[in-house]
Amino acid sequence: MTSAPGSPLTGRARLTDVAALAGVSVGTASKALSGGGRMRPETRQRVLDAVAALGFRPNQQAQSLHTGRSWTVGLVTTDGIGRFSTPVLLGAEDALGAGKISVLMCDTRGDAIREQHHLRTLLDRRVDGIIVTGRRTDARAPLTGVTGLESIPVVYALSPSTDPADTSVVSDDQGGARLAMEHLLATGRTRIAHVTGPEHHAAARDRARHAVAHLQAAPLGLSTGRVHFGEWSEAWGRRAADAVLRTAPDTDAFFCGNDQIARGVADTLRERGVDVPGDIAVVGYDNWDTMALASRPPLTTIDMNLAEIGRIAALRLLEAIDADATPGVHTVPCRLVVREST
Amino acid sequence: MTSAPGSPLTGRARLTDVAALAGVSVGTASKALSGGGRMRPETRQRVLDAVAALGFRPNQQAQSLHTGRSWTVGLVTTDGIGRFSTPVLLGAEDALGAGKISVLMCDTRGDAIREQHHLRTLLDRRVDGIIVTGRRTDARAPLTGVTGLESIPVVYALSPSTDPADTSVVSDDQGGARLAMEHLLATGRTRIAHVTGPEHHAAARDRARHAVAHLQAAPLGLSTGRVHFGEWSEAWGRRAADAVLRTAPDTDAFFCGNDQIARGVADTLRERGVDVPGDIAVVGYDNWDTMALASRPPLTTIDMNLAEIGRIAALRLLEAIDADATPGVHTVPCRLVVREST
DNA sequence: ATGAAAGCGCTAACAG
DNA sequence: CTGTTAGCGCTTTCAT
Repeated sequence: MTSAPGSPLTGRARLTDVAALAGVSVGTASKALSGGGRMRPETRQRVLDAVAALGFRPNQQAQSLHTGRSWTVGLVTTDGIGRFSTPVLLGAEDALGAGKISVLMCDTRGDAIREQHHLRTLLDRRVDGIIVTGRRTDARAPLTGVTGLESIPVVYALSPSTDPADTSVVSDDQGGARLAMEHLLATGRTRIAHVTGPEHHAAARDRARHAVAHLQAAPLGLSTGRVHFGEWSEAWGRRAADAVLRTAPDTDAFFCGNDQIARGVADTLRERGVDVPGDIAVVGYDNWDTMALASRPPLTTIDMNLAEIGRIAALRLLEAIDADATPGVHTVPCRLVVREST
Repeated sequence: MTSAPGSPLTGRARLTDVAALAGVSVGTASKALSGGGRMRPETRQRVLDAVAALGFRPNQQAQSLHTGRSWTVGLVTTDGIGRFSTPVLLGAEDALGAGKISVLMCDTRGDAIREQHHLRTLLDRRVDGIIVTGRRTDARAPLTGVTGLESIPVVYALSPSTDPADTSVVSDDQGGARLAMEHLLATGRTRIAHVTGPEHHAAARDRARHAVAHLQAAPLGLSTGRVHFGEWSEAWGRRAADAVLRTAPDTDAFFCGNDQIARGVADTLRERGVDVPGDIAVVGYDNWDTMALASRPPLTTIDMNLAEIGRIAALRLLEAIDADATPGVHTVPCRLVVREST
């Protein structure tokens, strides 16, 4: 018996097999598949029939070797895959998948050595581009230290690059703070306190700065006269709420740096018998559903549209791959999600 | 001037360039790199020097085309990447990365069409194997519907395959329930209530069944005489705690199906002035830090070692790729994390 | 010990 | 319109 079609290596049909079955040469079979070039319709049909009969699918590696495009991008997460990077990652994967591009996942766990290692692997695999994302909004140093990096496009998502010549896609912290403040002011609050995370986090600093700036335009000031920096935790929210009520008992709203803090604040208020939102309104940040929805009452909060950040980063990367890069920092607007805490 | 080394396609040095610089043929250069075969040490050194000088790195695609191995595996998540799949994914990525294997991420969003599409892409890329993971512990139908799948190994992580001939790596729900019960019994509790998620979730059913079985061996029964199935939410935990205290006021411990429920229970107890763990102990499940630590008091809970599940799935896959598969369901033990709620 | 040559599966330029 | 040919970058016999 003659040997069955199928490579000795993969067991799958090759273009040679298709060509043989269709009674044409590989060259013709190839052209029939790539769609271009003129050829007799019935010949093309014979090839397509053979393809169907054999369940042929082109070997991506062979194609790439020839065309120089791997249809693959690297997704490098700098400090673990968590609550923030996951939606970004999914948004990116979604946008790329539509473009027939696959995603190589690399988690560096915040380790420089690991990062170098992963970058080298990605370049060895001839990825068409790289998306870098981290959990913080603080700017990070651009990728370096691996030869070949210069020749492929890189887009930074969520954590922008410190180099303005790079392409970064970030959340609009200013807009987020503004949405929160406008909402509180619109619902008649004027004695607003701000409780947030550590001052050394850009997210905390930026949101605070913009919140204050927006108040001053009213013109108003923070009810306690200052920003309460602390931790991104419920425990800090609880403690801070106590402190705020002691300092400024007439506070009528809390704008919190994240949903955990907001939930802590809400808990303290409830336990003190303060009605939320009747007496005091609470606004969080992140729209982390498990937090925002489990809170009593459920939290009004700011959604950073993380998936959209990932999606846009992917689109920018595709642009940079196919045409030209659009350097600079691209900002994705936030969304106010109103629930029962305001 | 002569043309600089580097392919017109990638701009990176090729083995040809290395060979030229070292004054040897490509064949020799290749052998020098693959390490094997005898050859004059100084020749090998000349090649290595050239490699260093040019910053040469082999083109992975070309290598794969020849060897038939892509050094790539597909990681298919069936219903979003979330709290459960992330650690599994990281554990797998870690184990695979050590073996010079990269991970292609595919999220199907629970959509069969998307799954088919992703599987086809993975096969086109000649992945060496596939890991399938989902957020539920319920068994899932094995991958099908794509030709070529038969020829590569697949390992199911967290959500086992319904086909016992497949290789699955799952959490030891029985052991988890046992750990919780033993701990409660050891600390002198005898009137234990069980509040958990929806009965149509295997995780809820299994943990409940094993908890009851373990109690019966004591011999004891549940304080309320039945399992309280509901939702995986804090709100359900709060409601259920009320119901339990009404039915069986002498209950001295709650074993909860997850940390959210446990936190809800703890909240209700605290608000009713019940001392935890003085009067009633609470044990959760999942060791979801943001929940378990934010709870008052912090929760004693069961950790499923998800990263370990991912790691083992990866190791099993590597085995199946390099040698033979070890079909069947592999169980990863849980870990009791004691905190202040018991 | 080294080089020449064939080929992995596919594409693209060029003949016929 | 179709077949032949020459690679993509690398590995691996097989001569030398």
